[in-house]
Order: sequence, then structure tokens, then C-alpha cells
Amino acid sequence: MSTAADPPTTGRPAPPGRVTISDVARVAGVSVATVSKVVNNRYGVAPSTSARVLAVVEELGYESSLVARSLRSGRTGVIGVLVAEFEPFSTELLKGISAAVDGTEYELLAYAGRTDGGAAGGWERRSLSRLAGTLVDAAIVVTPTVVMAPDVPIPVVAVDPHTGPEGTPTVDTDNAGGARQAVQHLIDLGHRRIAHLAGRPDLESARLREVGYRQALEAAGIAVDPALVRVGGYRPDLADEPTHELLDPADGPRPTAVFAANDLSAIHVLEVAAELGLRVPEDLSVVGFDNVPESWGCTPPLTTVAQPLHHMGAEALRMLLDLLAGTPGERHRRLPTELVVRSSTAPAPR
Amino acid sequence: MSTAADPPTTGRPAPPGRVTISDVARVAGVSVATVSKVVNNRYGVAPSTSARVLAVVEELGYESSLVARSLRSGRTGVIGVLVAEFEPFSTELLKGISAAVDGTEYELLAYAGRTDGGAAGGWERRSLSRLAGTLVDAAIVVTPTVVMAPDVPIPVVAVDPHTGPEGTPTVDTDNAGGARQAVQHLIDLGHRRIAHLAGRPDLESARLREVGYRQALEAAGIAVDPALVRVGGYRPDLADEPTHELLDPADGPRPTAVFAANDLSAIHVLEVAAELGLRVPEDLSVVGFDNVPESWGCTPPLTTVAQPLHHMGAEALRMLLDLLAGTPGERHRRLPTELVVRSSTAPAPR
DNA sequence: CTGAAAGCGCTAACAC
DNA sequence: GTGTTAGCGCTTTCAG
Repeated sequence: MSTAADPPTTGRPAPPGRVTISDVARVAGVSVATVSKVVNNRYGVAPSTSARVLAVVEELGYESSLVARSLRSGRTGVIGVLVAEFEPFSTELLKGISAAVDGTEYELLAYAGRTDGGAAGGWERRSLSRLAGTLVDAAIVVTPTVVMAPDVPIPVVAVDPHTGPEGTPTVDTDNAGGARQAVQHLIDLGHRRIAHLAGRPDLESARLREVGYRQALEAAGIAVDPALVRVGGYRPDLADEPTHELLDPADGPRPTAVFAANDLSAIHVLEVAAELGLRVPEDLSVVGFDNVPESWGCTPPLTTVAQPLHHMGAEALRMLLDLLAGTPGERHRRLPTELVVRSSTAPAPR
Repeated sequence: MSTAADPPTTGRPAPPGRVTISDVARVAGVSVATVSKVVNNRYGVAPSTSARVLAVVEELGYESSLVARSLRSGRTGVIGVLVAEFEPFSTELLKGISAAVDGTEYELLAYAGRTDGGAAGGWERRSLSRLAGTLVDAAIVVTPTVVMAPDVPIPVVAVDPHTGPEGTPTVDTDNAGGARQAVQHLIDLGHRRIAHLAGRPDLESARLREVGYRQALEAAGIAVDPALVRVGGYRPDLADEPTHELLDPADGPRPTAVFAANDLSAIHVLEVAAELGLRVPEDLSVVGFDNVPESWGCTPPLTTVAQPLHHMGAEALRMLLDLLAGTPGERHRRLPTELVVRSSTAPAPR
């Protein structure tokens, strides 16, 4: 009990205070099996017994342990949403999934496993192994970075996976097309020196957004300047250094616009620009990707490529439900993106 | 999608395909107990054996089942966040909790149990019973509506609970004070007919916000008109009818301003106003409560009472960690609110 | 150093 | 109708 966060290694078999099925059985004067039958509405229990057991259940406030039940019966009525972290992208998806699960027989369980240590295999394999088949009946995996083992024992749908829609049924958006829209918007505004703050190299979405960036530039006859492309890793902390390199270059002129691979890093570009005394959008235009709520609230509000995040979540759930019901539909659902023009973009300074 | 979602009642004991500890044991040619020791870094295993087992673990992609492990050992290293639903309020909290859990030994599991059927006791008692002591080592319960049993077997912290900070350690904000700020802002703008779209009657926060509304009015010498107070239940769907009654009254003049108990219902007021041809803020001022991201993105952006949602989540986690470490601090943390003036409020029309 | 055995809370066969 | 038995996958004594 010394260091604050260290979980104690006590080997107590089970915390006291929890009401178990045997407590109910003892108090009601019946066997454990009978309680189980009553609780699960199985046939073959005398009404009087049933009533008595139910009364005790009520009195003691008994509720069966999800863990014990699932270990035994193999199904839980719970759908898992596996994420690396609860950040704006995954929580928006979660809102969509949550709304869609309403009215079904399933409950939702979102799990953010530790992502640091797991060297081999990635967090999603680890999380899936820990939960699949024992805790959840099916899972939605958000932005998995590794290809998922094909022998996962439960139905799985991936949202925005590393590999693109190969193995696992997948929901994603038109990342390359969205990126082209974003860059085209900048070109239309007269920008020529357009930088790209790229995403995580291990994510297909990031790769495709960079592809779209290059395509738009090439289509407009603008050569891609390697000095204007930096990896931001989708995260503000990782994007900090590359952003400074972009906006405060050792040599060569500074770009007049930045297309960031997602909103979170675009917002960081906004912050670095402010820090460097650059006005947005007068001196610098910035475009993001995702349209997470945070992109509406920053200063100035971000022009961004919207992904229908709630819809993507709902769609993933629908596919999972189909899989669960044994009536799988299409294995890949690609949703459209849409450019949302707000105040972070303006004509290029001349 | 009618019956499609019904979970099948198959009694398969365990889905095939899952790699269990016995698979590893068999392939490695050792006992299950030995594998367990190796995986958990227990002393007393020959280095050569250990290496061999580890190789098989790697090869088979074995990861211990959270369920089985916790059932046996009583602790899991997982902290549960229990919510009724994944909506903006709970997901903002989740972001704060997630950021704060980073770097600790714990993982996060957010659970949204079915909220409909549970007649007795409320969803939070049910969820807690199902998870506590078997799946999670401790829990943060978001806006519980019933007083929690004092004999819960694990540490629990409540965020914004029904009862106020009585039994369970609690994180909340100054709801009454925040409401006073909101209404005072309206009064300062010259409004006199100020309506209140109240929250869920069973939630302490909603009660306090209404109290603050009345206090501010009384302090300004404005009589509270009962016709101007309606229950919106914190939800757009529930708020629809009362909002119409407020904005399109059968008799008596319409209010010039509405203070809604939370942002989601305030946003619905915006929609109903638009539908009725009322301009916001020229014809009608609207103030919300929470400052969820959605309040930044609506049209017009909402003036609202900000709760430090991320901070509240982080604080709840810190309290829980203290409880877990056996060094509990204060049992109640009240965080301040702050009025954020945006574009949905303006001087009263004369 | 390693394995056999017990048991966590629960459900599903099968007896009584 | 009801109780007994046998595990689900795992950890933990305790013998060997």
C-alpha cells in the first residue's frame, strides 16, 4: 500500500460484500441450481419456490456476475468496442454505436487496454484475446493497426483499419477523395505552397490522405515539395516538432497553407501558428480531417473534411448485428466525406 | 431489423478458436500451472522452461482471458466507468478519465448496461452488481439516480449523483451557482420573462439548477411564473413538447429568453425556435448548461454554463486511485462553473 | 522446479 | 420439481 497507483498484489480470492448466487440459495433454502433456473426463467420450478427465491433476490439485491455467467455459458449479450484510447474520434463513433444499439438486446462495453507495453501484435490483438469469447459476443475494433487474426472466435467489424478492407468486415470513408477535396479547396483559393502534416504511417487512412494530397497537387500541376511533408502522427504531442519545422523553416519559404491529416493535429497547427505570431487564415490557411466536435470550437473554427462519425458507428453496429444473426451483408461499407468550410482557410496571401 | 438483433440462445459452452492456457500447456509440454507461473512472472520456473513456454505463447498468440483470471484472482487491474448511455456528457468525462489513467497500472472499461427494463434499483445498481468484484477493481459511476448501497464491495466514486454528496465519494460542480450566473446574465441583458426548461426531476443537478434559476429571479425582484417552467428531462426527445408549450403558448406572452437545464435540450430549443420562425438571439435568447462540444457547433453557438468535464473525470479518477491505495482524501470535490457567452444571447427585444 | 488439485460464481446436464 | 455433478479458464496452495 505504498505507491499510489500500484495495484496491490493481494491474493484475496473474492472481495467480500458481494452477494453471490450461493448467498441467495442459502437464504432461500434452495440449491444454487434452482436459483439459477429462477433467475434465468427456466421451466420446471414451482411457482411458490420461484416467488420465494425472487423475494430473496430482491431483498439481497442480487445480480448475477457478468464474468461468472459468461465464463460458463459462453454468451453475454454484450458487444465490445475496442479502442486504443478515449479520444474525440473514438468517442464520436461510440455515440453513434450507442444510439444504434438502443432497442436491441445487446449492451455495450468499451475497452481501452493498455497500449504501451504490448510489443508484439498490437493492442487490438491483445484486447480481443482478453475479451473475445469470454466477455463479449462480438466486437467493433476502432482503427486497428495490425491485421487481425482470421481465427478470432467472435464476429468482428473494423472501423478505419490499418490494412484497408481486406480480411475483417470494414467501415471506412473515402480518405483519398476527402484529402483531394481539402487540397483542391486550398488550390482554388490560390495556394501553391501547401504543406501536409501526415498521420500515423502505420494507418491506411493516413497513407490514403497523403495519396489524395499528392494527387490533388499533381492534377493541378504543382510539384510535391518533400520539405513540405512531415509526419505528425495524428497526435498533438507528436505533431509539435514537425509543425515547427513546417511553419518556421530553417531555409526556404514557409508554406501558405497546411493540410493536416486529422483535426487534432490541425488544431495543434493553429496553436503553433499563434505562438509564432502567424494569423490564421490571413497568413496561413489550415485544413483538418474528421470533423470532430473539437474542430468547431477552436479559434478560428476549422475548415475540415467531415467523416460521418456517428453514422460510421451505427453502420459498424448494423454489420455486426447481421453477422451475429448469421445474415451477413456487404463486407465493406465506404461512407462519403464532405468538405466543411469554416474560418481557417482564406485566399493565399500574395 | 426486427428480430434480427435477438441474440441466439445457443448453449455452446465456449466459442472455438480461442487459445486457452491449456492449449499453450499442451503444445509446450508442461502443465497449466507452469504456464500460469510463467505468464505471471512467478518465481520458481527454470529459465529453459520459461523460454519454451514464452515461445509457445508468442506462437499461438495467447493472452489470458480477463474473465477467467478475474474470477479466480479477484483483481483485474481494470477500472470501470458506468454510464447509462454514451452521450456527450459521459463521453467528455471519459476523455478526462482516459487521459488521467494514462501512466497508471490500470485499464479502462466503460459499460452502458441496459437501462430500460431494470425496474428496481436503477441501472447503476445493476451494472455495479454485475461488474463489481469480478470484472473491475473500482468504478466511477456517472450520474447515478439512486442512492448507492453502502456495502458495494469495491471503491466507487460518483460523478454528479442524484443525491448530492452524501454516501459515495463525489465529484460535482456548483449547479445552483452556475444556474444563477446564467439567469443573471439574461437579467443583465434586460430579460424579464425568462423560461426554464428543467432537467430530470430525479437528478440532484437538475433540482439545483432550478433552484439557482429561482434564486436569481427572486434576487432581481422578478416573480417566478409557473407557466414558464417546464420539465425537459435533459433530452431532446423529452424536451420537444414542453419546448413547444413554452415558445408557442396557448395564452399569455411568449418568454424572451430560455434557460435550459443542459446543452442538449438548449440545442433543441434552438431547433424549435427555428421551426417556429423565431430568430435567435434577436427574438429569443437561449442559455444552456454543460458546455459539451455540441454547444460550440450549433447555430448560433450557444451561450452556456461550462462545467470542467475533463477535469471532473480526471478528479474522479484521482479520488478512486486514492481509495484504491488506501489513502482516501476528501470525499467530495466541487468544481466551479463558468459562464461562456457566445451568440445565442442578446439584449431583450423591447 | 513442476504438476495435481481445489475452487472463483455460475449454468447445463442429468439424477433423484 | 429439485438437487447433484461437472466443468468454463484461470491462479494458487501444496505435494512430489
